[in-house]
Amino acid sequence: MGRRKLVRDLLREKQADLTASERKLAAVLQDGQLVPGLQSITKLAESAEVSTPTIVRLARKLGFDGFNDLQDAIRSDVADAMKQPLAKLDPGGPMPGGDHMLSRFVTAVSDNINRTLERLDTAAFDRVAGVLADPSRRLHLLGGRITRSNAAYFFNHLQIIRPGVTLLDSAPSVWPQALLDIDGGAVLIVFDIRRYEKGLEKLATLARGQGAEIVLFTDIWGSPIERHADHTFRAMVEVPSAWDSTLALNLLIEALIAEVQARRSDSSAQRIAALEDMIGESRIFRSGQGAAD
Amino acid sequence: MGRRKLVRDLLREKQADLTASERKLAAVLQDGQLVPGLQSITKLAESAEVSTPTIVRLARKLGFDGFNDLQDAIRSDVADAMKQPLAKLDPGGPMPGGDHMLSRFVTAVSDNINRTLERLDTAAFDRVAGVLADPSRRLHLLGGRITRSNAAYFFNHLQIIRPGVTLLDSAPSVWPQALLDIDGGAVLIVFDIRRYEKGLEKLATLARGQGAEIVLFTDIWGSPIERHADHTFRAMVEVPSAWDSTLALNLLIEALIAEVQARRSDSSAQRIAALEDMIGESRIFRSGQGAAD
DNA sequence: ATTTTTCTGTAATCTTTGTTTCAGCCCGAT
DNA sequence: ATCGGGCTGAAACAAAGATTACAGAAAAAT
Repeated sequence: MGRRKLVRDLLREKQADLTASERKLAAVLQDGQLVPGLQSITKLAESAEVSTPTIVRLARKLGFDGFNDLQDAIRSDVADAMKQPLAKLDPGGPMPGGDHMLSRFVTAVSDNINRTLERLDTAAFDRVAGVLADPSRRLHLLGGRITRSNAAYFFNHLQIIRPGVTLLDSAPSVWPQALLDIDGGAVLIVFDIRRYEKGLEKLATLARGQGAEIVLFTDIWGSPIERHADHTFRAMVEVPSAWDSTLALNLLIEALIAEVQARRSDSSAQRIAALEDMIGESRIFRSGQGAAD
Repeated sequence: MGRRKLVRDLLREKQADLTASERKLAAVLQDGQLVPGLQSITKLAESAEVSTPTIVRLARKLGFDGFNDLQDAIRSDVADAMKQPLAKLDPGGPMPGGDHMLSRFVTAVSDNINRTLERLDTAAFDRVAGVLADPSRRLHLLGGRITRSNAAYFFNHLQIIRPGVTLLDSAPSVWPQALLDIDGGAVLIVFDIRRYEKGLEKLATLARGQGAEIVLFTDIWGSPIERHADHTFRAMVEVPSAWDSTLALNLLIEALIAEVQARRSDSSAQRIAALEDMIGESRIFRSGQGAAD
């Protein structure tokens, strides 16, 4: 389908054919990057100090049906100009067959990531990173049925970077004990995407009641925990699948890990060195059970 | 003169207070950089699949007089945004756009995914999906220190989709027992990225010796297990961080889940229904332990 | 100076819009 | 099972919108 000409270009091309007041109008449109054309015809007429019929006539001269038609075109042009993807994942698809699962998946994921980031408040991100990097705050991570592995991933890294990190067991029966440790200085990091789990909300509420700070990772539909959360990260999760995708969520997690690591690089370097040592040591332990060498 | 808050920021701030359909609307606005909000209220309502009163209610919640007032604000915001073609990352952010952690991270991740897919053999992907979708094959998942949560994520889904899926414990001491179950028809799915772990290779070798098929997820440098693997997926993992990123790996996992699910949708539907039932039932179990409701 | 042509805005019209009211609905609590 | 509270959209309405027809004004041609 041959793409319609840009309104901007139309204005330039037809400029010669325009009458005085039409030109006045065109100038106003061009000055404002067409945006003034998104007002009502009345307001636009006032801005340009012309009458409304003049506007209709210009629209017709440009080849449109009427003002509404012109405005639709302008809106479409503006929308195109506004969207400049932060990072363009290749949606053309890496493989020729556009309908392969992978291809569709990547398109969806690329979309999810872009949209998630558009919605993200970098200031909030930094604030949370600050909290997570503070070794005086105890961190407790909690995930739902599916998101538990995301929590675990986060936990794996945080635990190496800093002290005082706990992964709450998936069995709700042990949560009450865990609550004992959650007090004023504590931070509860919860993952809750649909289908939202009652138990998570309950625990978050209780933790909140004890003065804990709540960091929530959820989807855009909004977990009920949002109400109690001090910080909320919302990720897009929809993909062409029966399941939701936690990739955008994982991106946030990894970025947070990187940021927290960066903020504590000096102190965590020692921890990591110590860990490497212990891993080395553990070869000795392991040698008894199969991995001989 | 104190500048009015940006509509975009208002949407983010108030998100927690919004109802379901208001959120749907907010999502449409955010996705389109607010531009959809420049249509008439009727058209906008159709785009977002909500009613016009919902739009008015959202406008009021954001602190505007009504839709027209909101639209004026949007038009003004859009006009501002059009003037600066390249201010993409949040101006509220503390640092100039390009060097925020998120920005650099996303660039790297986008790169990783693209390059991972370039290297990927779709035919191999389909072959593996076929194997994983075959209920007669027993599946055993195994991850390393970091990748264990990726294995767990994969496991969570596979287990729901089909029978005969096992997640091998992280403790090497119990692996010998697990090996008893791994025989000719079995499939071992191993995750091994740097730093490659000796134990994983050992287990893979042994499993292979017993006739198991090995599916390996690794990075492009190549785990030593590649030698023994029947299928290898190589993902790019480098990001501006002290840690590697498993996002590209996760993408493959999720795509595989989707594909396997699609191939077994008929039979897995029953499983999922049964699961939903059991989740419903479990409310009864749960009611006794603190989550009194 | 008169006529013709072209341009422009006023006023009347018909359409669409934005707002309000209200009843049904779903969901959670009792 | 029943009740209440909040959410949602259908319908009715007043307000504003866009369009048309027409007449006065300005410029060009004779």
